[in-house]
Amino acid sequence: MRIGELAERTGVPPRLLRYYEEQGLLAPGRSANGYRDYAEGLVDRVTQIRGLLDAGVPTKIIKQILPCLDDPCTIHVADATPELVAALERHREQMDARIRCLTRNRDAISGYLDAVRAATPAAVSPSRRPGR
DNA sequence: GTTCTCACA
DNA sequence: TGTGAGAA
Repeated sequence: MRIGELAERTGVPPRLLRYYEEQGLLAPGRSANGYRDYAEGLVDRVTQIRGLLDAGVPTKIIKQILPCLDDPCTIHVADATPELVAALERHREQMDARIRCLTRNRDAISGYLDAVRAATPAAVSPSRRPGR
């Protein structure tokens, strides 16, 4: 499939798909006209890349762990370099920190919402109000 | 529509 | 990490 279709199916803009390729995350083939030609399986791969990126994992690390995930659920312990392991451990700590931060703020917001509801019983959520 | 590159936030 | 612009 061409870049537009992959973009549509993954929700990732064509611009980003080219960017991921530049970063070594994707390696689509080429058609005779020079257009990129993406294999079917790349839809899942792009989704996986997005998930990692959203988690804050840098492309440099993703590039290293993607081959390990290539064949679904086949973890290659062999080619895990000490550097990669160290990088992943550092990053897991960063993710923990983010989770703690998000948890704190979610709980703070919950507390605020509870206080608001307790103080203003009359105000109900818009979704429960009858329409006209 | 797609391709590329360069500059920039 | 991701975008904008220009040109083919």
